[in-house]
Amino acid sequence: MAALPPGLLGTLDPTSDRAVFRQIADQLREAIAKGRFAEGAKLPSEAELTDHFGVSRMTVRNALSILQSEGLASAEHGRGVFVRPRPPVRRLASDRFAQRHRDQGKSGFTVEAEAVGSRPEVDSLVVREERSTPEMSARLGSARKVLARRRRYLLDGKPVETATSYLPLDIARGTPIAEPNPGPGGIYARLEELGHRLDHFEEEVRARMPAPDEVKTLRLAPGVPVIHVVRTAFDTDGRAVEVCDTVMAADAYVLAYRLPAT
Amino acid sequence: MAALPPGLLGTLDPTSDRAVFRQIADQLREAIAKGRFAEGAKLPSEAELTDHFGVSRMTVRNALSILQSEGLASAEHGRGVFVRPRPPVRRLASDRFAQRHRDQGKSGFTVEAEAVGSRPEVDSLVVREERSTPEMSARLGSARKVLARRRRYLLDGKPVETATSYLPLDIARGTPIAEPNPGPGGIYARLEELGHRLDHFEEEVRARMPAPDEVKTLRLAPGVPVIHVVRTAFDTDGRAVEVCDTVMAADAYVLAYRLPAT
DNA sequence: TAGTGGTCTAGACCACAGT
DNA sequence: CTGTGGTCTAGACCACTAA
Repeated sequence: MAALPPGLLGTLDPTSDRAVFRQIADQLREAIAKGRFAEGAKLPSEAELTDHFGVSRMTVRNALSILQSEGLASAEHGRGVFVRPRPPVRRLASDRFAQRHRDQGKSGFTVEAEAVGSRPEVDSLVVREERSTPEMSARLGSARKVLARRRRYLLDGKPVETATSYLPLDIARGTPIAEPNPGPGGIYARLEELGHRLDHFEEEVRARMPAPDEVKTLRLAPGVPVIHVVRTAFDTDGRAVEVCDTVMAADAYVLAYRLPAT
Repeated sequence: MAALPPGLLGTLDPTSDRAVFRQIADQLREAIAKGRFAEGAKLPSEAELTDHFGVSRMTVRNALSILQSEGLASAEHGRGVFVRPRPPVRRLASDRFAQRHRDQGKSGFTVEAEAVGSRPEVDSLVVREERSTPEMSARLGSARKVLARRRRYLLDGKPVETATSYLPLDIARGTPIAEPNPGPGGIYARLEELGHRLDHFEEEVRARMPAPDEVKTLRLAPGVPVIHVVRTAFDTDGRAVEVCDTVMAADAYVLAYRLPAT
């Protein structure tokens, strides 16, 4: 095993109160920030680091796990630990639910993905009737049962978002909305055809660390949070006609909003 | 040391492929989800878990560190590991920059905090002129130098948000905006008095894990992401008159937005 | 096959909280 | 003082990757 190039990383300060593994993490973080390790580049192996700093392997692993929890690096079994590249982000514009986007034949996700040269996919499509939760009843105005449409969105094979739409049965049952493929323009186009003119949407945005099943479904690297968006669609009568619960890989999204000043 | 109450946690499956520390984490996570450990309750100590599962201490610590990285638990040195309580969240309404909020004497943060019975504080107020970054120049329409106003917001002593406003010098220099206290209604009220009628705001929302300095400034527990919001204020001439860069503790915020359907 | 990270053990000493 | 978590060592064996 070759030694580390001199000057790539510094040395420890034995007089410091700061724990050794934190000092090592600091050095690696700084080296990444300074560009000494490019995006996607391999960091020194655990063996090289134990050698360089003269510490035990657990100490080095502790340091590396810090970088991973910060989202700066990710380990690949048998290959090494790499500086995590920032994936292309999907920008959700503030006019993403404007009428004109519904008039096209394809769904917003598909149109948008193809516009930036990505290959869009939708899978895990489940459509079924479910009992409503108290929270959903509150948002939809108390319906006992709801139609749930679950799906997962992928860009170039990478999962980026899961979404579940909930609709009151008195609106959706027996309509194309209850079909796996609701047709051109998606369920919002169908809602309008059914006489529910859409007026506006309300979104609630949160961020948190993913649950284990979300890590799996979205294939999230360590240190990547999720953005949790709950969107309610209102028709021109002021009725909530759909609630969409969305979980997005935070490293793949930027949400844009426009706020009135008056 | 007393043994764990029987039935509180299950046993390991030695035939499982799943790593032991993950199985232990799973059991604790499930017990928390089922309410066997309430919010704020103390989890079994490392020694008790070591004993119960018959594994080494590092294995138990590994399991506990998973729960912490998920934001489910937090360790307190010398006391134990506790189920993390969810702090009260601050909800940012979609009309938070409406005219009527500026007409009041106090800042939005103060008014809102007092409305829900919390004690608001603002500290680390720094106001100074800085060189503009390329990104800021792009957003503000290329100004070489900008006025930067940095501050940190606290609720009941807990830091929840840091914010930095950037304004072009030709607008802000020599005005109350360059003073530590810009007066009633904040800098938006002053901008309007200076002839910059506000038209709308654009926000970009991201989520990520905090950098070490953000962990410190916001006193973030492990497993808590930050919400990063960059807001640009536009006047009725279409000019960007302010950019506000905000970092929020994600466990303390829900952002609400209203989107047009037309 | 050699190099990598993943898991696990069985200790040690330290710092902090509460009695 | 006891019990707690924080740090660190020096090993071991395993699973995965790539040559």
